[in-house]
Amino acid sequence: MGRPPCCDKVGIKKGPWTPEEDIILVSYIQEHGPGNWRLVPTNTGLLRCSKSCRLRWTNYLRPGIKRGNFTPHEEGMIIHLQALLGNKWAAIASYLPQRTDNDIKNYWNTHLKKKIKKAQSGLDTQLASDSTTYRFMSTGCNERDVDSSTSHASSSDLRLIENSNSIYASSAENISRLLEGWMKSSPKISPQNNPTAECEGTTTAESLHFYRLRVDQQEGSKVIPSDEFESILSFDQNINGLPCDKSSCDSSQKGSEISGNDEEKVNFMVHEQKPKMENNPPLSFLENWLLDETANHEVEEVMGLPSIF
DNA sequence: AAGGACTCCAACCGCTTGAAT
DNA sequence: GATTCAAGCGGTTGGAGTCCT
Repeated sequence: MGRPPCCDKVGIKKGPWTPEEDIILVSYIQEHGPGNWRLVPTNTGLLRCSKSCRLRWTNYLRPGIKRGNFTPHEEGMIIHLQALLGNKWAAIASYLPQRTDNDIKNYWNTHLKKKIKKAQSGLDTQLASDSTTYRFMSTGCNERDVDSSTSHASSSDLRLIENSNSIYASSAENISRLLEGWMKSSPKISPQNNPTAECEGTTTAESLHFYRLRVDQQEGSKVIPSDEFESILSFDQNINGLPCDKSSCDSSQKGSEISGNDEEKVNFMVHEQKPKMENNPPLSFLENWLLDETANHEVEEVMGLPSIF
């Protein structure tokens, strides 16, 4: 037999969390640390399943979470990363440590997707004459939320929507603040809280650079088939030392999954670039790229955002 | 002022992966 | 090796708040 169930489903409470429940959960985690969620409902008396407790913690109560409006910089990074990684919200969130994947996903679905769609409508003509500027918009990750082609938008179209925080959000924020002292004394730093640590000496963007070069070679916006992009990402995971299936991380195998010229390029990446990657500077290539003035200007241009660098 | 439409986001659902037994 | 479940993830939903007519 396998493990015992985390909790019986009978009598499990659903719906919004109350401040009292939050305090109970936070107090428990403050004492025992996050993890072993199976024991949380039992030990706290909360009528929530372990999954609900974990989600509440990771998406709302965890210290260091920034709430409220996204800055233009964050917005630009999300657009960049979404274009590169697709709807890999957890991966995107790892580059925005103060934001949760849920937040980013919601922000994308409620703000950015619409903005891009709006920006794109009626302006496709202009795009046709300028294919490289918008290459970052053209990825091939599964279904795209927005069309790969887009163009300039007026700043009025793209003005940030001002949102006010709810009273309860503020109280939850206060709960989080209570934990700041505990956070500082805790030796554990998760990748979520410290993505740079995970990226140190690694090169997510060696493949991204490859991707950019590749798109540059296209005459217009090019949609890369999802399997190909996945291959690149898997390869990238391998070089990053991230957990991944050994066989799927085999460089040669990855290369062989892509045919023709693509295979050649991936082989180039695998065999020619890898030794170089192992001696990378601490700041990852991706971070450099994300902070790259030129690249970010592209985002700003499309989104009508003010210059942030 | 009313109520219908729209927006936003916390929370849930369902799937996949990997660990525990 | 098979089974079971925890953890993690992306997609979706429900409902409270806001906007519009």
